[in-house]
Amino acid sequence: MPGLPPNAYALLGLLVFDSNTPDSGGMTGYELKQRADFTLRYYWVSPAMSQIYTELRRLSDEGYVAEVAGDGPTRYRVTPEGAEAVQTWLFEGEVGFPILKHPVALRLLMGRLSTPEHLQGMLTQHLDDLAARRADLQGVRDMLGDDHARRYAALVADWGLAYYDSESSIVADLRERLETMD
Amino acid sequence: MPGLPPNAYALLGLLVFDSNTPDSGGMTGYELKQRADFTLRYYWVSPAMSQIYTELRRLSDEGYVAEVAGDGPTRYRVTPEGAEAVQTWLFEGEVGFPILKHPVALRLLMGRLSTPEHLQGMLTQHLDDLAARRADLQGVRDMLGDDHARRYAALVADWGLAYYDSESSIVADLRERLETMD
DNA sequence: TGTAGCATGTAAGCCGTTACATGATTGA
DNA sequence: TCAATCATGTAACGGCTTACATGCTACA
Repeated sequence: MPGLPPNAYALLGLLVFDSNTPDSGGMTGYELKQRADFTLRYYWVSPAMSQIYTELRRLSDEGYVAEVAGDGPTRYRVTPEGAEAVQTWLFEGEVGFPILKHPVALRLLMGRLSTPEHLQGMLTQHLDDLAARRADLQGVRDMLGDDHARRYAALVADWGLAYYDSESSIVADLRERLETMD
Repeated sequence: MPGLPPNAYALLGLLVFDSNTPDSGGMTGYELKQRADFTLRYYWVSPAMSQIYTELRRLSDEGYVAEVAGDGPTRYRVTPEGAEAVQTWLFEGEVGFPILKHPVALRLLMGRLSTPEHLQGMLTQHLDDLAARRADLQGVRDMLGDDHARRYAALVADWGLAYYDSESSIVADLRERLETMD
């Protein structure tokens, strides 16, 4: 029983969340992808569809999810073993430090090979992207409301919003500093 | 001439930076790793040693780096073609949005499966980690000073410091909110 | 004499992506 | 009837990590 990759726990977590909602008949791979796009992508990654199906197969082999009988698309539901695996991972796994791959910072690091105008343009683009991302996440946050069952998701969404705000403010400052640098 | 993976450009960038310093005889794979640990890891990743050697081999095959003649460990220097490749990448490549893999946020998202105490402990640990990271980066920043040649590195280091500060403040708030949640 | 740092690499393997392939259903 | 969305998968492959293997040098 070696540990699963983080993506597996992320998906398993979505399924646990789903199983706690009343009248749940499980989720299809497709629905999992939508859910991942809706939440996971802001703090983790939204796995490719093919990866979701591959992961569901593995989770099924391990007994952590079970196919729900019925016609139509295959629906998956977390098993008690799966729920326990998530719990164990939550409490015993090494949490670790966030991994950031920041292509804008990476390029700014090599600023000497570029021009101030181009760098400023890049930062401006990044600010636009941040605004768009933030708007998306705000939509998510609004949908979560103050429902008790979703309060942790709301907490994390607020975290993300604060992060985007802070990043925007830092980048705007950087852009100004660039203007007066040469 | 298909695009190289980002890591290749990151390493190439370090070599370009090195080639701009006077009396440079190129860098060894080992030195590249140290440099990456020193800067890249805060905004990107610091590749494994084995990956660095693999990447150097590829860059050499592509003619983007050249081995420097001499005895002792193999030293690599960026070629004009390599410098141009970085430049092209800087100006023409798609920059893209940062990728964040945040294990703390991912776990907080599943907060219902945990306990408030455990979550608070997790956030406290994260705050400690952030403080340690920040201290490391402050050391880097101090070493960069206000040297004109390193001003972009300094800029990015300041960015990182501001980010860690903001993240710490957000997480501290979250921890408080957790206290009064149930 | 032994440990830490310098130095280089190979092998195995996982994780995850893109590309490809297929087909059903729904609505304009 | 055509496009979009729903739905599921396989194949090929790239990127990167960990584990393993090797040897030298400096120093305590």
